[in-house]
Amino acid sequence: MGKAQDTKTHIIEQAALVFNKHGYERTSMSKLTRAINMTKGAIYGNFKDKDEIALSAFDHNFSKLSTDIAKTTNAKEHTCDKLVAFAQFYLNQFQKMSQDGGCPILNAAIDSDNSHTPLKEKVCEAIDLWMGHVAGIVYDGIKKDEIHSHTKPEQFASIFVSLIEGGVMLSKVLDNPIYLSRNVDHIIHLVNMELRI
Amino acid sequence: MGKAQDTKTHIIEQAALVFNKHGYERTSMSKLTRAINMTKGAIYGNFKDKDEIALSAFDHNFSKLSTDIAKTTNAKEHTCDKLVAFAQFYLNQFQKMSQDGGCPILNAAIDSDNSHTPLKEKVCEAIDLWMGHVAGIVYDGIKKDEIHSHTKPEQFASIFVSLIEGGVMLSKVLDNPIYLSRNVDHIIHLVNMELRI
DNA sequence: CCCTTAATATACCAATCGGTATATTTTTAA
DNA sequence: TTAAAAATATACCGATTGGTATATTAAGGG
Repeated sequence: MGKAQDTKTHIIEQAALVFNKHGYERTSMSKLTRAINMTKGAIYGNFKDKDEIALSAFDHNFSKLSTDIAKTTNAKEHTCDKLVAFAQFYLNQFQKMSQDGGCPILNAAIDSDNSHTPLKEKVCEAIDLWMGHVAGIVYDGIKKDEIHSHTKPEQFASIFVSLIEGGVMLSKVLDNPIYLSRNVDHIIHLVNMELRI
Repeated sequence: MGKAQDTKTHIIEQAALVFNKHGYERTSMSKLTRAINMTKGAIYGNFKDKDEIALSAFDHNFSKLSTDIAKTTNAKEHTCDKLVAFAQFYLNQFQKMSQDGGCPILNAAIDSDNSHTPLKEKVCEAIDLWMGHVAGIVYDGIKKDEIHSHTKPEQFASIFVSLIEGGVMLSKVLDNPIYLSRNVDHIIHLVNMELRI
């Protein structure tokens, strides 16, 4: 029970970093052995193949992100504050996320698209959950009379997610947090000027 | 003079498609020979190495995109109409772009980040040009009294590009143009409600 | 403490990688 | 028409790929 599970966890955590930084193809098994400081025997004793590691790594990255975001939004009472905190979470985490290779959802989305179907399915589920979370907050806000009833939750969710993912991409590639910051400012502007009652 | 240049062009055009669909690592030289229906001798007689092909392929994709966008914006007189046409261009081209593997800039940005430095530099230049183009239209609009002077061109450009790239990503991965459509609607809303005098 | 079993390390596999040297074909100029 | 040159095809290179079979080590129960 003890030793193997620890190893498995260790492999996933290290692999999640490497896969997010370099993508699926650029992450070779031998690179992975160096990164986690273990041999192939340990890896293939715990995972069927490279795909299973990559899938587990994505699950790990996404569930970590989901948990942190849920913690952030749950800390706020007002639905508009939840949305603002959600957006600011990405800004606060940007430096660390940038060091770790960027947003795992965006990276996996582009990496798996036109290529890695099992991972792509996971990415689709993750994005659905993500946008559903944002839209859900808006629906909730409308019901609680905190958000104008004419607001379209799905439209807002699409804009919200795009501004964040687009901002992360711009800021990551151009190595300047200003773009994400500008986008988050716009989200806050939208929330306070168009959504909030 | 004739034959070799034709071959070179042919290689770049086919390679540009394959690289955009599958990324750098997933595009092996042998895959490329099959895709362009030529042998390694023809390829390596015209290009130094795989990197040079990938770089030329990105240049090809980006210059094609730039030309088409410039044509679209130049067809409009009013700066606000230029911005709207720019955004709608992506919506109009979405189906074809999706078939061809998604937005070359976004794909190359994620593919090269943390990995392929020479390509990453090209991507940075492309994004700078892209955002500069949008911001330039806004500056122009302010000067011509078509856009409110309180508008911040760089902020708008960041939002504009993020909404488009984010929308393309969502619509491509989830295989539904609605997300890009919603984002373009928001851009048009912004232009008409906040920018246009 | 020993023996069984689980966990990890080592050594190796065919296939494929990017790239090159050379042979062959095609084009061009005289 | 033919010889030189340019362009393309073929055959091969060492290195690395994902994966496996086996050897070795570590852990746990009697």
